[in-house]
Amino acid sequence: MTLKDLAQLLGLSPTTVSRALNGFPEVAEATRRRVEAAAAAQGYRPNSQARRLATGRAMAIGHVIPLSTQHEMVNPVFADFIAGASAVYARAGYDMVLIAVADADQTRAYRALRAQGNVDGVIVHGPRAGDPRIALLTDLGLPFVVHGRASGVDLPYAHVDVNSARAFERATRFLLDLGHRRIALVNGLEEMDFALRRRRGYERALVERAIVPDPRLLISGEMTEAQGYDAARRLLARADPPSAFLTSSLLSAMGVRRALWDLGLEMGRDVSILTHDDELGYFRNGAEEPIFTATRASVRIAGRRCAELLLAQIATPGAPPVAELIEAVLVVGASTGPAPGAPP
Amino acid sequence: MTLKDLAQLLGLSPTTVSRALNGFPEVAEATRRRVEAAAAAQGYRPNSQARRLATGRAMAIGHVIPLSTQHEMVNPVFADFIAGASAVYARAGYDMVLIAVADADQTRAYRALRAQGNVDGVIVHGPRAGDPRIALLTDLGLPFVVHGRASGVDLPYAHVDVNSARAFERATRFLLDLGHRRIALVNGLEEMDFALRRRRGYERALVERAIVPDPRLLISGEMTEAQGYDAARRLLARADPPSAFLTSSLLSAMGVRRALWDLGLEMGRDVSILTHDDELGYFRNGAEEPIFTATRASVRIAGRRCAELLLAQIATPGAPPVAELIEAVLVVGASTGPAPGAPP
DNA sequence: CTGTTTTGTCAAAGCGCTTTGAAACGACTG
DNA sequence: CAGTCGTTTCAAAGCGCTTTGACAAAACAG
Repeated sequence: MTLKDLAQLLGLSPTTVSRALNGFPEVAEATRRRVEAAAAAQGYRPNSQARRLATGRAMAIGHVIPLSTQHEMVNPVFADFIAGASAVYARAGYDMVLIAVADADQTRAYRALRAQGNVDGVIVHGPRAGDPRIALLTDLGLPFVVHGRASGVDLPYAHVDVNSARAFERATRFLLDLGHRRIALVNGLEEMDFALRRRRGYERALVERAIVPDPRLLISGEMTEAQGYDAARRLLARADPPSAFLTSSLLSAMGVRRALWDLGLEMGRDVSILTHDDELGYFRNGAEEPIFTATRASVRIAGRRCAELLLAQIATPGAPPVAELIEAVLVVGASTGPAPGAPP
Repeated sequence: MTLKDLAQLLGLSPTTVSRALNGFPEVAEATRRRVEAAAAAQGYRPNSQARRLATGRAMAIGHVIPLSTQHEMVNPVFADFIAGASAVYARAGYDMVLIAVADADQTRAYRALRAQGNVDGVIVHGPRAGDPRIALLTDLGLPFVVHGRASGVDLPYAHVDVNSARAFERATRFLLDLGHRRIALVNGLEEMDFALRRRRGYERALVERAIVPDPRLLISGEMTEAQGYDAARRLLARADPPSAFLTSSLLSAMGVRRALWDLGLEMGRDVSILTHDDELGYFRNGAEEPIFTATRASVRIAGRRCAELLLAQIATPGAPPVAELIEAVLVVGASTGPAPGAPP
């Protein structure tokens, strides 16, 4: 069933049918109703390829997910981000196209996307410091929104990010206030911009209290349960072990917790844990009451906002890029307590 | 830069340029080289919408991910599945389109996909017993591959699944051989077909040894850390607690492990845990040596096979549907041991 | 009742590509 | 050297839609 068929069936021209279905004003109300009824009855759906070619709009948003060859892993927050974004796209009639690209091919991939015109815009995932993709996309004139930020990029660009530095600064202060002086940071890969920011926030809070950050308390790596476990085992075996751990993900926090158990230490009493929590749907930090004290910010909401910003940008090409910073909430759970031996 | 532009530039007709670039034989080798060089120099990329309209092929695969409104969560295995599938699509020049659809709209969504023609085929995720989508898609004539199976569907349909029943049967036998008699099953939501199959395998192994499955040892729910924890706390508080837990996911297993710690029980000695492991990239079961004894089958590989089967099906429309069963491997870790008090 | 506007409809062009059918050109055959 | 054939190229049609510009028909004004 094509537009032409439907038009013929109704004794109308394709023009009128098209206009009727697309809500143009210059079509008689009676005709519109007749057309709509026939379309529904016939189960008519405009062919999207044809429509796209005719309008010049792809009605699709690309998500380019970087696949590092070394650690070829799809970020686990991705699923939740997607869930947030897809609802927005669905409502606006956009498709969501996933494009997994090896790190080395990024530039080529974006150029191809632009030239082939199969997306109207892209979401940039996993930005790094000075990420070249921002300049590239700006140059290509392909609308984009970055999930996160890229330090050292001067150009203005649209992005949605959690205020990581602030969150980790507050988290560190919270631990300092509890009397902790040796606080370990179990961070993500510091190639990633968010990890850098988190570190900066952590260091800022320490310096503010005249504590020199100890590089031996800094761990950086893939945020897994094993990472947290290994880090904690290693650091707690030292002569001057940390009394608190600040971790970048719930998984890492769980790893630290396991290490504490192995060592017969009690979480929240002997050693404190404070983690960042992305509020992943399948991985909650306790139901009512949080298990871990955490800085909390929903990745799903970030996904939604990214999508909304991108669609707005596509709708209004001239507008200046919008940036949005999400403040994390510090929720107190059972994993933190006063540093052992600290004055009350 | 359009095909016409490029043709004009070369003093050739669009026809010839098109054929040269698409590898048709009736073009002189010298001309082809000339065209290819010019295309590369100009950075020419055929507009995908136009190509799609002309060829009638969408060059895209749809992944419809069901979003239950109650527990609106994207399955965490999804990210890994995608990673496996996307590599296949990329190599074949296909796009991957994600379509998140509320449960209620499934039928409408598939019909729309078909009528709009924006995908050449779909992967069906999260099949349930007697899943109506299989009949619907067969009826629509839209090529599809199911990730998993749907009990009670008679039609032949292409699918890739782990032999869950067999895996859980073997896992249960393994525990029985260690002397365990009360074995709890912490399963996924039993609306899902794979959960049903796992249960069947578990029950089969018990019955085989003349043990009547105790319904009080059956837990079914969202596979989270909290689920495992809650289930274990509840069951271990009983007068007749289980001596072993069989869980459907590493997350649940971790929850059970936490409960053991809370109760001062040692994993692998006082209580055993055996879990299924999807080998998610960001969530490994130990680096060299597995932490948990597990039935292991990679979701990523399932994703890859699904994609390959679907592309093959699209390439050869007449062919009968292919099914593929992946056998899980039973890897022995530190989480299992002889049942306490059992004869050696 | 004529002239002007508004309203509703349509034919035709165009989006950028593929593909069909025909034509031009040498090369080969008898 | 005419006739045939294989090779290479092209003009034109078509994919299914949107959109421009024109045109009747109806509504209004003078």
